Amino acid sequence: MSEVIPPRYNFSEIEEQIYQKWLDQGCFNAALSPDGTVLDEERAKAETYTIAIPPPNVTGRLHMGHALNNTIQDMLIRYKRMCGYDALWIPGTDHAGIATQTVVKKMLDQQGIDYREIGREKFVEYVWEWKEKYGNVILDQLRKMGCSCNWERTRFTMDEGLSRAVNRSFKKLYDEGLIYQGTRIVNWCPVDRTALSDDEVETKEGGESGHLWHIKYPVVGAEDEYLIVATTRPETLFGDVAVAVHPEDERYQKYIGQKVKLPLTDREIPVIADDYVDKAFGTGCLKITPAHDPNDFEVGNRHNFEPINVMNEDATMNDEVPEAYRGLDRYKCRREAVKHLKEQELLDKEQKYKVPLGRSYRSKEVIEYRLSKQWFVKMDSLAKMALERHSELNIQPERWNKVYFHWLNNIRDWCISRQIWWGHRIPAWYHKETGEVLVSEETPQQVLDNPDVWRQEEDVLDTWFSSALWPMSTLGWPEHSSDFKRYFPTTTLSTAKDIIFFWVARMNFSALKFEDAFPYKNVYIHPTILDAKGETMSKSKGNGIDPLVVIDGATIDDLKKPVNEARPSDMKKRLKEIEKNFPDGFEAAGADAMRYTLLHQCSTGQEIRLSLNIFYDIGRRFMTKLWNAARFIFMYIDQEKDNNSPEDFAAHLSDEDLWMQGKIQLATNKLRENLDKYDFSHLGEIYYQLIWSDFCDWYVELCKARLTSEDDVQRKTALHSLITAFADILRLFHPIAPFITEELWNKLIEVGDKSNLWGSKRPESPLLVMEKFPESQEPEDSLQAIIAKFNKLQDIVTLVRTLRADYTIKPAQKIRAYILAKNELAQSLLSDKESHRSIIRLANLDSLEIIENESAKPQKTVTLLDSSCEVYVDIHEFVDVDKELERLQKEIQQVEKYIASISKKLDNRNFVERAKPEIVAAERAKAQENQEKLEKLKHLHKQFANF
RNA sequence: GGGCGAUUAGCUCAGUCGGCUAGAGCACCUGCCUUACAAGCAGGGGGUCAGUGGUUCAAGUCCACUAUCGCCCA
Repeated sequence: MSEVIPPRYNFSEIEEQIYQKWLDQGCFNAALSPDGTVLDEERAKAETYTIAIPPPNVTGRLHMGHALNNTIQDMLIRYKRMCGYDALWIPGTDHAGIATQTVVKKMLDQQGIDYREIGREKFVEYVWEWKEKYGNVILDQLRKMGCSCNWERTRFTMDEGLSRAVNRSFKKLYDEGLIYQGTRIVNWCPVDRTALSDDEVETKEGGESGHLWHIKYPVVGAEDEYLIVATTRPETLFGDVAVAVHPEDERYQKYIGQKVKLPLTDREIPVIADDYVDKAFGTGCLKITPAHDPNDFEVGNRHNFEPINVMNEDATMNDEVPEAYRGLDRYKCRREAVKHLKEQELLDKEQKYKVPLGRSYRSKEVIEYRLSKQWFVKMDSLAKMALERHSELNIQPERWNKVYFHWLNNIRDWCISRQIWWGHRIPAWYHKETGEVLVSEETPQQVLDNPDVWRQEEDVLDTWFSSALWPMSTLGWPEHSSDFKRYFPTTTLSTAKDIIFFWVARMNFSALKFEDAFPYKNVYIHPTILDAKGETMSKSKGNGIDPLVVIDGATIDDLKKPVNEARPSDMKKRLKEIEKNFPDGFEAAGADAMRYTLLHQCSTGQEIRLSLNIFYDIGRRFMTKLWNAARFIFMYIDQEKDNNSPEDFAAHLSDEDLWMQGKIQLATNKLRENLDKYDFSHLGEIYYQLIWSDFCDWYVELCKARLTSEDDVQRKTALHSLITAFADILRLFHPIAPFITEELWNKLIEVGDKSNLWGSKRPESPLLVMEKFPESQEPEDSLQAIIAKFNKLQDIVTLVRTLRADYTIKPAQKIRAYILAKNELAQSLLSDKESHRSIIRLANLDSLEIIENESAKPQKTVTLLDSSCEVYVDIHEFVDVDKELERLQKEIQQVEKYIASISKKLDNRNFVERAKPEIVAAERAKAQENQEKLEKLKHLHKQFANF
């Protein structure tokens, strides 16, 4: 057999070459270059379709969530590009302040460099160096996935232009009073020694294991009288300024206004009344520690207490606490304090308790509440604006609107200052003596004139402050550049649900505020990727699936690595599972297989459960199938030496050719419809049905007869129809599986040209990536009729196949059949020579004789009933009378049951009167048809019984 | 405590406006190395649609309650 393409799809060799070809030919470029030069005249006149990529962390490595999200974006971009849009996908990365600072700090640690010693300027230099060296890993991984980003437009949130955008935004918001400074209790990460916004704090459902300590506060001037305070944080008692009780709590009325002695110290503090106190919690006495709890801070303010901060930035105890505790870590201090309380018999009791704890989403360290001066964005008016204009934004799936609303309606001010070095330094300057504050986009003249008396704010901005401007700043904002004018607002944002608040909401009001428009028209929220057990994938659990493993394959040791590193409690079991499931490692599946698998699993639900083997079961199998179908077609085309083809293939197309065209048309309509409404849950199925079932299982099988035909026109027409249908399939499938389709496209054009089989349907573009996506179109009536006829053909074939299987008749055993048409559809099907021949071929029959009435068939046949025909199969040498009786009896019971259910409806007067007439008519027809069928079955049963 | 969502075959999921005997893929069972593909082909079995009640001629679908699970916010 001649081989145009190898029997196995070797994607690892091919993918890189193809990607390079796309790059060389500038396929991913928008119609305009960033400087405004027109690169593509035609597209420059077309509508734009723009996506700004959710910028991954510059420290990041590709994970499955990225893989899914970028598969979706690439699919959309490629689809729209093929539809003729001026498609632009802007890539880039995010400077990820805390995360990057941590990575570089660790690297310096390993080199024995203390980042605090080298100072801010030098440290930031190191970060930049690190970024240049390692910061593009994730973008390279996107290329590996096939992402068709416009790489010349790659942006980084710390780029000069994007930094200018940040300063412009800060200045504008400050001037309008929407940014302010305030001394507040903020979430403080003792590891990274910075404030965090409320959204950056994670809490575990149900709290974490801890204790509730009941501490005795002796009442001053009263022997043996105590107020017992329940607390989860004894170490903060040094910052207590009062003990509060509920004003209506009868137990404590007499103590209000008195003083208690603060344990472990010499201080005395008052007992106050405040209705914030929950009488039912603990003892009903609450210690008030304004510097270490946001609620206590409020209480303290109401009663004019000066907060006492007892901790340093790293959550060690400061000099406000008794000497014995100074410098201790908060937990060490807690243990010491409890020990001493016990010794002094001031501990009433200690009970186990689930403590609600906040942790930094970056360091995972328990958050400390810390009183400090920070910068905030005032949110209420911005949120209101976003809510008012919400009808201009399309969020899909729709239910996420509710989540988004809920957040906007309960919004709190956003703490934007961070006490780290890597990030956009806040453009504010303080006068060292007067305390005057200057906010300016550039260093102000006063500062330049008198640098010694001014100092710039040390803090940097929350990374999300720059991300909030991303869809604008990547297009040149604050300048109204040619890019900005043409591509803003962008079209679509695809992202994960967990950053709806962090990011989506903030982008929305930024763009509304500055440009009076949402930054995109559509927001698609993709499902969350989970492991097979339904748990989120994470490094610490070692249960992640690395997209690169799926694409490139992995040895068994590679597969074990994440588990070995994470050391989960069930580590042994997990390693055994890997050994059992992947004894030889995981064979590479390629980027297309990964993309198709992800998309296939992309339901409308909120989550996708993945295991490594489904990339093989779904994606890899499908690519292999497609490859083999191509191989088959190419093989026959390649054998076609004679290149004198009919001028007009269309005149010679058979019904099956037209049927295939019809199926492609219907699939095109469905695909376009679903893609356009951002419903991706059915795409996998539509492709599977079209390519595997319709094309491979039915159409290719049918074509085989003509491919070996001596009749040149028939043979060539079949080949022509096969390659044009396959070309459409490649066009339709390209957005999901760009590499394999591009590779096959190239070969397809080559063989099609050589054998002159294209007719008027030769593809326009030598590269599939730039080819036109098939158009939506309703099939004409004549085509609908052919599809109906073909459905009937499939029914008949399946009937015979089922019988063959029931009687385990070997494929080599040819059988004769007789067929009686009962209606026009069957009549038209059988009168068609080709269809007749097709049934014989697909059902593996010796002959199929058309008869006018039942008496024309041999005596001993098995009868198969269909709504429009009767098939008599002559298998007398195999017939088992008992078995046949059983088969018929089973069918009789089924039909009887069905008739009963219909009768029940029809006997119900309400149904007949109230249901829509067409529904009633349909039920009547079904009843009639099945009644006839039943009689026939009974008749057959009787016949067999008499055998 | 407040909010969002889910529950359909062994598993993962479809099921539109309420109207065919509730579908698909995987897994399973049976037969087949049929000249593209055994990583394949053909066929088959398998479901009290979480439960209860309601609306309706008709409920997997709409409403209410209950149970279980997941996520988000405090």
